[in-house]
Amino acid sequence: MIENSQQRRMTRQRQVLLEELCKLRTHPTADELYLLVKKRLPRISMGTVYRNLELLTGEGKIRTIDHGGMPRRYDGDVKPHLHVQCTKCNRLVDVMEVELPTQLDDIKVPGWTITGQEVIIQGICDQCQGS
Amino acid sequence: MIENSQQRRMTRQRQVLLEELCKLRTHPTADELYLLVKKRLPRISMGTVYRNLELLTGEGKIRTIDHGGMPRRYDGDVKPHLHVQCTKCNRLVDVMEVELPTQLDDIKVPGWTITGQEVIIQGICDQCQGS
DNA sequence: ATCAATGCAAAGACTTTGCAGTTGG
DNA sequence: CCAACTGCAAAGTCTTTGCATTGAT
Repeated sequence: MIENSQQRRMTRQRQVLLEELCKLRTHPTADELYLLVKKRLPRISMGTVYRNLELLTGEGKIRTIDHGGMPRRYDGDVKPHLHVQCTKCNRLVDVMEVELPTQLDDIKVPGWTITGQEVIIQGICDQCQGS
Repeated sequence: MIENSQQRRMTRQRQVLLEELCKLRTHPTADELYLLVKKRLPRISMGTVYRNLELLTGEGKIRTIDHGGMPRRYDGDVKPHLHVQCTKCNRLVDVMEVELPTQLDDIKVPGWTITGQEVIIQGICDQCQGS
């Protein structure tokens, strides 16, 4: 858990991490991102990657996608949109052509404050169709 | 990974696990379920719990809910329904009053075979409102 | 009898954390 | 300057797996 701090610093690591993630239209795992950022900052550590991913998510600058198939994925696009995930290979892909069902915005639960939603459509991707 | 077997045996462990899960209207973790089943079968192991939860999910007898907040949860109710999850305490609750948006059934992705969907509404639960 | 399934314990995958040293504002 | 941040390595948490044994059919 990262505590709320008033004074936040834009370190080179944080900067580069954010840049690299936003550059992608895929949804890398922490590890994939680590390898990517490592090319520019060879001494960066996994700890820093995880800490910054959590922090940036908290600030609303990126999105953490918690989903099936263990390793978390991250998304540089915070605009609400749908994801499809392959139940065979766990590939996670944007679906920009389809709108998020508006019905979801209207959902109310007594006693709860609704803040968002996570919708993951499941299926078999084109590459896994044959197997 | 559990391979597809033609010859499946209904062991006491499998039986009791399924019974206990279906008895609940909550969504226990593997560990919570383990403790529960242990009361009736004191020698059961976590390995068996995990293996059976995966197997029963594959058979469509239960549902595995992969969601934010690490430990997986399991649901004895396989009828499609919505879940709300508290982003503070990770509590996961059914929302039976609200229908799953029908728009989700119509979603098509070129090249993919859609098999299902996972919708988790996020919010702050009644118990966490104050903090 | 046969082979799927179990218990156990060890290994694995992913993530978090403590700490001493750095560094951005 | 000094608290936020880092790298490193160790610890944690959850899940999977190998293997000898057991048990359902």
